[in-house]
Amino acid sequence: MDERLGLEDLITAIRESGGRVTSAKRAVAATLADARDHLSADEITRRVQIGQPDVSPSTVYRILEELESLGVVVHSHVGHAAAVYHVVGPAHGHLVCSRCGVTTEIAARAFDGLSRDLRHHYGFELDRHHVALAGLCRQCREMVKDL
Amino acid sequence: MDERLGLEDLITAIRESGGRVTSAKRAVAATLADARDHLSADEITRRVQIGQPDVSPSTVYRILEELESLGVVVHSHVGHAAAVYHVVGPAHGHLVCSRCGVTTEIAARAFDGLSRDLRHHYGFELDRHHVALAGLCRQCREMVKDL
DNA sequence: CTAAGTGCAAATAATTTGCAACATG
DNA sequence: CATGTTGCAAATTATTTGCACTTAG
Repeated sequence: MDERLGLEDLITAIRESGGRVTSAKRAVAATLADARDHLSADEITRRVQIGQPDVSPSTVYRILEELESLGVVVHSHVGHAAAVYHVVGPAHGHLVCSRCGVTTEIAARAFDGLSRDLRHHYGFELDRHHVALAGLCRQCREMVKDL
Repeated sequence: MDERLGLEDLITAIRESGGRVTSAKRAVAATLADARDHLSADEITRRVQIGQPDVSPSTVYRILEELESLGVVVHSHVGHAAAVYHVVGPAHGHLVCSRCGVTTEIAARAFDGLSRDLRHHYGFELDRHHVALAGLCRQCREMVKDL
């Protein structure tokens, strides 16, 4: 059900845009493709360095920037913490709990109604790859209720 | 129609939480209350310093943190830029155009359906003060269509 | 009075950049 | 082999913190 772009899709995107496929790019792409959660640049660097200790943070940043500009990776912020990156999947959104920080990915379908309303009332075409909503997850909601 | 909290509401919030009302806090609160757009900590500092040159950036950060913890101010990130702060208003959302950067504020009502769905399907309580959606505004949509 | 708040300077943390060496297509 | 990429170190930017001093309640 979680059908995001895979390693090969990322590599293909790089190649098609005329970029060169290097081992550092392959490692960053593989790390992103394998991750089930959202990773900070620092976490990505650490994971990449397990296999290739010499890949530097700046290279990772540059690669992330390239992947974002290709539209296959996006980043977002939670609170004041470092940016977190992840591969785009089929149209989807994120529910980020303001209390515990957990992110839940939800299906595009959830935005069908909203998307139609926005287009109709504001002429705004919602970008379904970037929807991130803040609020309280079920568990935190109940804990807060108890206070 | 833009009925956000005013200066007095912010001051009252500080006082009720047991905090002391200092001139620096008053200046930051006034700056936020007056602003019609979203301001970075740096912009806020600069504006505050017009009247009180000795207020330091660190003080501004501390005050912003206090106001956020009181729930009367929120911050968000656009891209990799510095955080921007603003006073909370009636439940509302922002439509940010990814192409021209223009932000349109929209009414809470637009999220009624979505909010109900999320609560029902995911047990997620949407925070209506933080909704920010990316996409293409009407004008950019048409320009892109022409390409 | 007395703790909360502040200014300043120094410390962190995240990200960016310059440049010479390197490797892909 | 021409040029996109990289590693490294140094530069920037945003934000935080330690501490002695000030001030609101």
